[in-house]
Amino acid sequence: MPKLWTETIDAHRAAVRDAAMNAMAALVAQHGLVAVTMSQIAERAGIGRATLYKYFPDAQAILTAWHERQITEHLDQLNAVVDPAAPAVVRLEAGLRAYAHIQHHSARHHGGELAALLHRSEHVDRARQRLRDFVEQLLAQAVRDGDVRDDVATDELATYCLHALTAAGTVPHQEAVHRLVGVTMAGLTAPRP
Amino acid sequence: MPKLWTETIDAHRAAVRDAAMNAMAALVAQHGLVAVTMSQIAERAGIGRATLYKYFPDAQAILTAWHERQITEHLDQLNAVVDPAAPAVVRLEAGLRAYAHIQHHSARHHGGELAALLHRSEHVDRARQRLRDFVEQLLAQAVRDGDVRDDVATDELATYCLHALTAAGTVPHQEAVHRLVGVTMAGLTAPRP
DNA sequence: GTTGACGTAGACAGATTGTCTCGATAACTT
DNA sequence: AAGTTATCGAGACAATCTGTCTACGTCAAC
Repeated sequence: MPKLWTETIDAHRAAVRDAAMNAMAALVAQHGLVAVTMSQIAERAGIGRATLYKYFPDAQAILTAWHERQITEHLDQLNAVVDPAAPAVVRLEAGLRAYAHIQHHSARHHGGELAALLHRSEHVDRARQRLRDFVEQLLAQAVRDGDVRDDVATDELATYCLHALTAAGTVPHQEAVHRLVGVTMAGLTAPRP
Repeated sequence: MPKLWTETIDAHRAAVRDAAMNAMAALVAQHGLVAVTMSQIAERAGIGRATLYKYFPDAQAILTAWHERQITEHLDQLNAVVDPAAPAVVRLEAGLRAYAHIQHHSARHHGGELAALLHRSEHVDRARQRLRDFVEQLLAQAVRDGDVRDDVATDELATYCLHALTAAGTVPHQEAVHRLVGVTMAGLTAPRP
């Protein structure tokens, strides 16, 4: 008797995948990355080992899937927060602020190693590229409005923002997150002559 | 017959530790974090498994030691680059530039996951705290000279700098690293009224 | 009701883990 | 040079993990 079932096969498969990824994140937060085994993940997820192998070939694949899922959720949250009718620089600030809060929450929820890995090199990561594109679009609009510097390419500015705001994971409280967003945006303003 | 020997026991122990940490870094870059075993590390390091267990209790401990060693080397490089006789803001920029170059190099040398982990949450990491203190001292001096904003605490600014400059790991060439340092320092200037 | 997919305990061979032994080797001390 | 101390590491050991497979009960889709 399988331990995880929902009403449709597709929903069931998604639930099993989520259970495996959540188990992975919990075990990594608890034991660190190099001590996690497929046996532990299956047990923590409440599924059989053979079932886990049907969904993921190995633990590294689960980590990759977890990473992409987190980034996709973050992107959804950013989209929800940005008011399309607002001026570009307001949208930019709202987006960056939301991202900083996500970083702040992630570091506490998942522990340092996973939070760091959420931010890894993205030439292997399509979800992270979408996140960067999202921020780059906000920046491009704010550049057109003259609110953001135009002497540096927007893709570089987007990378700068995303990296700078991961600092939100290590600051102790919300006020510091707000200040961090301010400092990050200060980097985006046009340089004085 | 041991495979690794140097002239003194202390030097030998250091060599064995380095060999194990280097093997760890190489295997992680090659296979990802969750697929690395103590057997592989020992083989790659050229030492026996029992010997490896004499130096490190598990793979996670090797990763932690590697991380601390890298940060210590980075701090040494930063100290070498900063001219104590120069003005504070010049020292600050030199330090930040050097750190950006280190990030740029690290990401290429070690691969994304290890580079990301070099930057993880530091409430478990003494070496990283020393790095932050170093940058914070440079900032404090520049604040006194009026070259850096004083409305945000220097420890927060230091955290911002270190995180922002990890973006250097993902930009394609040196010119972008230079611009990134400029954008990061723009965030440090006093806000316009 | 039928079909196909899913889950899973257990089996299997191979690999890894963590600890231990003990002989060979090397550094240190005298 | 000789004696002492420390290190190395292959192999052994029991336990665990890996990756694949089987067979059968269960469940969703049709």
